[in-house]
Amino acid sequence: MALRFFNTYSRQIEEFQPRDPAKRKISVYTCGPTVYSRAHIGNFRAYIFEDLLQRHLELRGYKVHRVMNITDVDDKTIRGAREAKIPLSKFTAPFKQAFFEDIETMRIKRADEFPAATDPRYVDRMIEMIDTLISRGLAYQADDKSVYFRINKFADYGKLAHFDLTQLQSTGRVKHDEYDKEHIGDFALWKAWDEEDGDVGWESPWGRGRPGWHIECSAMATALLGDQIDIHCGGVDNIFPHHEAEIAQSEGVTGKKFVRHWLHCAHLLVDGQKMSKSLGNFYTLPNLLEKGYTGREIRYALMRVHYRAPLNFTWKGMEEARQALTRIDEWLMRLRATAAKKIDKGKTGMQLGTQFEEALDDDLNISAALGFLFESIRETNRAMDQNEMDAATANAWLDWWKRINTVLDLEPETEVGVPAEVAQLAKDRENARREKNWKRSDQLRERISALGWEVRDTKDGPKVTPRSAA
RNA sequence: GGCGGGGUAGCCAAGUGGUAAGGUCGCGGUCUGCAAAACCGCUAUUCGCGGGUUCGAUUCCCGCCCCCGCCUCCA
Repeated sequence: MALRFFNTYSRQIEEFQPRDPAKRKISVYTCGPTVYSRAHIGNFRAYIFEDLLQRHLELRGYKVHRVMNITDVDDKTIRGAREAKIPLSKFTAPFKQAFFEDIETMRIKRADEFPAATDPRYVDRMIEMIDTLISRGLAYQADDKSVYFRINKFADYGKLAHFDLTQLQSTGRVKHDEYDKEHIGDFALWKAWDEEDGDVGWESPWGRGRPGWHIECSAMATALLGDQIDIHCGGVDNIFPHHEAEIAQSEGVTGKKFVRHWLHCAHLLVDGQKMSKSLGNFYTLPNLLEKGYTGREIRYALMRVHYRAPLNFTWKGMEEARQALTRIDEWLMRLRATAAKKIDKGKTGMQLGTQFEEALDDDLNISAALGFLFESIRETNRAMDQNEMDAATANAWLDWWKRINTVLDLEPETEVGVPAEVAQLAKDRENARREKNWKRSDQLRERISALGWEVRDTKDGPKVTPRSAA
């Protein structure tokens, strides 16, 4: 079965058809963070979804060229810089750095490029695009000196969100300079400088000002990926107006279809509501790390639910993620031990199956994919329990895991060595057990546990492992 | 009001026109000195509600209900 995704534009599952199927090189543009504060895990749900998408495309042999923009100039960053009384770039720098730290902690692959909105190359490109839009009658400068996109001149405006322009209502969320615009839906391409902008601004044919949010993505996407992009992603809240505007701007300039496949992920909820800065119901990555959760646990927790379904964040969910990962870890340790034993009798040729990849082909059905993984784990554990797994088969499963783990990236952190103190206690305990001194043995196990380690008696002797932080 | 997404066990969550994957939690068992891990068994006569089509619907159709989101700078 072919690779297929739900396309927001058509609202249908469609077979993935890149521009250039023969070369298998595809372009992906993903909307990145606005660096005015630390991103919260709701933001990262989108980035993890995009990471899963990229890794699966790569597993299927595509060479992905991915761009993620960094919005480092907008109302919020300007306000933050002004309040902190520091230059804009100085204000945004630590948030950029925090963002890169966070994606690394969650094992999110870095995009090939992270263009910044304030990069002069892209500001020039934005000005150039706006100029073209004006010359085509698709944009105009209003009395307030800002330049707006004239949505009535772009026939397809509203097609992505499936909005009827006459039905647009103002939610009052954003203050409008409605009096200057021809249509309430016209959006800013270039915002004229005002006093609140301080020293933030660029010279343009329309006077000093700064780019609107939407034009930055159109400029960077077309500059780095060309006139047509294979896949463009973001959160559902970007569908309108942001991505709608991107289509209007990009197609208004190039005259070509901007994006072949639009993919949007649903929100992360907290207590049944969208996690957002404005509601104050958000957690950052450091918040979760402080609670003792690791990056991969958070990665798993955010990844395990299908990207188009809302995901409710709960601590119980974090615990479930931890337990599920422990199950995978134990399985890998057993497989490695079996592979090392060089047993050559037993069941060979167990069915490894391709259901994992096939599930992901189906609009990234991660739940079905993980279901198959866990079924495989039970099946292979059973074989190992019955000593029916030979080394070759164990290695085949390890190779299989290696393959699917290029997508999941859930391998445990490299094991830390057992501290000498713990090792000594384990040794003492083993001696006590030989003497059948169960009381002392249990006491020593308690002490080992208090130090954060767990000792288990297996057929091959005691195994000391780190106790998962509870 | 318009446009989407979702509603399946205590919790999370796949799925199919033919009778419900998987994870987690709980209970019982095997193993173990005891544990742990693993394995085995149990845990939804039922898939938001009401109709309809059908031999048969959770799955298709119609009508409702509930939750979440977007409706002009939120991933």
